[in-house]
Amino acid sequence: MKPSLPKGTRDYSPKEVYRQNYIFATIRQVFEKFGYQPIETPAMENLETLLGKYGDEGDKLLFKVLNNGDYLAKADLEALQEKDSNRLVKSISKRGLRYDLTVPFARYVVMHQHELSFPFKRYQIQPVWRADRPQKGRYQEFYQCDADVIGSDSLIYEAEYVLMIDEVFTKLGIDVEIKLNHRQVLAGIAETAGIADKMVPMTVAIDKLDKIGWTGVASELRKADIEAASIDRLQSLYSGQHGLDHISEALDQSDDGRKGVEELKRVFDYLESANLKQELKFDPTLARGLSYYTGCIFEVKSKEVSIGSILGGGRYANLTGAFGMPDMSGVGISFGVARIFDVLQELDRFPGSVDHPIKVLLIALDEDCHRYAFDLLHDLRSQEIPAHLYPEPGKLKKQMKYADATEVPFVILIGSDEMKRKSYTVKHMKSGEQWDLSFEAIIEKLGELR
RNA sequence: GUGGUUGUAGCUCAGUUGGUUAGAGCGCUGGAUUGUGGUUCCAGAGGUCGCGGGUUCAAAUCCCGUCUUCCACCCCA
Repeated sequence: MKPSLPKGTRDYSPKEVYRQNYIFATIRQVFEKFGYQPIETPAMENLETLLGKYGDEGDKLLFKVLNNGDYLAKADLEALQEKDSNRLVKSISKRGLRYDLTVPFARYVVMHQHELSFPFKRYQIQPVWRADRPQKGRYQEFYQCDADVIGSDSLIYEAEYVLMIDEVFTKLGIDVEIKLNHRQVLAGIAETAGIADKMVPMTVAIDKLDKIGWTGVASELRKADIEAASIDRLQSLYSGQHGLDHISEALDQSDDGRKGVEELKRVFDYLESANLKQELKFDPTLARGLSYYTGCIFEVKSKEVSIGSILGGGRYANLTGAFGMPDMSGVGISFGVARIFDVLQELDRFPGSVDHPIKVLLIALDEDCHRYAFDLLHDLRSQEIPAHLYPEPGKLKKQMKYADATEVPFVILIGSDEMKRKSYTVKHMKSGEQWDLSFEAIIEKLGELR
């Protein structure tokens, strides 16, 4: 059998795992500093938990898990006959793989509400699965790092998320643009343009503005049965400056619009003295897809690598409503680790120190030295120095080649002479420098160099 | 899900209008060099040509199907 991987998935070799862990650690550190606590939820959820939460498009992208046992015995044969896949699925699959971390979190909050104190701030770092067609930066399995707070509608959290985003990407050394918008600003725009009932197709079209320009957007809008007068009004709203003040004036007649603008102004006000390192921008064309966002929405894009958004998020007024717990406002963000990984990889911006935790390789020249080196190995490890010994003595060239190939920073050579003198030849592979050092001196040397 | 694209050695890729035994570079193994890797030289190993079917005297090459890759759309991290 020829080994292969399901499409849209990938293996992580040691180097990639170290690098991914570095991203996790950076994000986790910031999450914890801001007072978020970790939870984990199962890879599988009941299908009814997931269905209907992500819109029709989302439902199509859910991985369904086939029921165990003789699933055909209980299958809806009528649906099978009529080739009605949706109806058939219900009879042969009751579970699915999680599509994101937000909906499982909502389910978690409702189930654990009596043991939680609100507002509850949690973070979660786990893989999610989407049956999407793969492309660059688009996988069927990928990790998300989510932070959400539920049980408060305070806008300090929106501001806090901007600070967290700013800190994480600055620490990772990625130049990004943090885009901020508000669902009610979009509603206000739709209302002002006289198409309050067509807000969703409007936002879908407007979202593509920088990609397809006004002619493209206008033709999309026409396809959505939006009248020419409304399209003209939208165009004048979006022409010229996109500043918050400009929009604020334009939406003066809309309750939604005023509310959205006011909230955004509050968030910017909280951030006034924050001294952000990354670019933060109000972007009235931003329209995050997920149907449950109701307030502020976030998106982050790399300024240097074109790979789609590397973070998304927003506020949802009633996420737990579907699980019978109404009026719980939540807001959260989600880092797309696979894409962040690809950005760092492309820019070659992983710090060298994340790659090589095995610090030293012992090389012995004959059987006696090899036996001796095994004890020395133990001494090094007891000093918390990650070390390993080439499995057999002999051929120096072969062992050195192994050291080179595995990118181990240091090599210690042990021959009969070294063994007698209890002083060893230590070589720094990168520079080629070598020294004759006692055990104590080695510990010191390995500490100061890498 | 729609349209396109890609697949030949471990990696990157050649391979003519269909025609003997499918090539190169890098890497790998051994040697030159029995206490020194990344340089050089020599030798060697390594291939169901993605998979399945069809056309043909003959298929890596043409046709169909399928899987995979990447791209555009849809949507998204």
